[in-house]
Amino acid sequence: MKNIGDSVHDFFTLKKQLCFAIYETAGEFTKLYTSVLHPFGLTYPQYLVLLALWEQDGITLKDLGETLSLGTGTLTPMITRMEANGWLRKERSRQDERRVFILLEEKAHAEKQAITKKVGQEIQSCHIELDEYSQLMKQLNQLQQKLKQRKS
Amino acid sequence: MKNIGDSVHDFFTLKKQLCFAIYETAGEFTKLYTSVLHPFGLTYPQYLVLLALWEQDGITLKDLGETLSLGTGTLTPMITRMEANGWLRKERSRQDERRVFILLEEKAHAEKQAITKKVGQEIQSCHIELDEYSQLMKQLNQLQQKLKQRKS
DNA sequence: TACGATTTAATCGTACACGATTTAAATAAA
DNA sequence: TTTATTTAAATCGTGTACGATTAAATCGTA
Repeated sequence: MKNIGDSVHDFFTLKKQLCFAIYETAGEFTKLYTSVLHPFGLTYPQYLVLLALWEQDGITLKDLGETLSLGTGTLTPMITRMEANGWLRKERSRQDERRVFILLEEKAHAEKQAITKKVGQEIQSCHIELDEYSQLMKQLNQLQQKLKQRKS
Repeated sequence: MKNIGDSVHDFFTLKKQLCFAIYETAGEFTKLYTSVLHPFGLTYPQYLVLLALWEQDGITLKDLGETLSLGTGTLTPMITRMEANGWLRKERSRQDERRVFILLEEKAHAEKQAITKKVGQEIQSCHIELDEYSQLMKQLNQLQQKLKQRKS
């Protein structure tokens, strides 16, 4: 009785599933961020793109995809929408025509402060303790490692 | 310096965002479950529906939605697909014609053991400790409470 | 140099996910 | 009883998300 899933009796209950707890929490975050970001004309995944680019402007679509764990099937249309909304632009590399650099537009720099401030306020309003926060981060990262390593 | 978001310096970094850690972990779970469930002709959200119905067969679409935190915009087409694949059927209430009961078909009962066994095996292959598991569950539930209560 | 393999994006098809609107049924109020 | 409100599903539009395929550019090696 040391491992998860050994006692099949009541393990397969929605409430006891870690996968569901994560699924639901992700949904809650999406809702919270959506409410904050909507006034800026941003979706939650688009905000993650901005976070990545504020750190590393001008990276390639491929690298952005690796940073966010997203494929081109998701990113290409998303970047197209963000380009249409003036957040960024695409620029094909001259050295290697296969690559596309993603570059932030002025709007993304100009709105950064306002956006992060609002997000920060909203997160603070949840009263999450610093301990709780970093503990969870640590555990989630550990769990991710295990989920990824499974392939072996 | 007690609260999250106070030090804006490097807090708005993808790697330090709890929301992103959850987002990514949810994605990893989705991939893992997808690989297990694909042979059964199930998606991960459809598996969650089965988990809910194995516990409470015959509940209404509304109650199922509340259990899974999903609206009819998501559930109606999903249930339609699962009905087409023989997992369940819909039955409109005679007492209250607005309500629709969701009832499992034989296939869902027959395959339950095989599905849960496979899922259990796959989760075990990740070597998640029981402590780790329940700790995370507890913390995620706490966090969810805080995210939901925020509305005030 | 030529040509097969690899890399990078774009495209396509399917399936969530959500807010908003619509429709029909049931209930409450006037 | 008639009307207004509420409730439950279905529908619609937009936006992820992913695997598979396609197309073009580059690279490796003979």
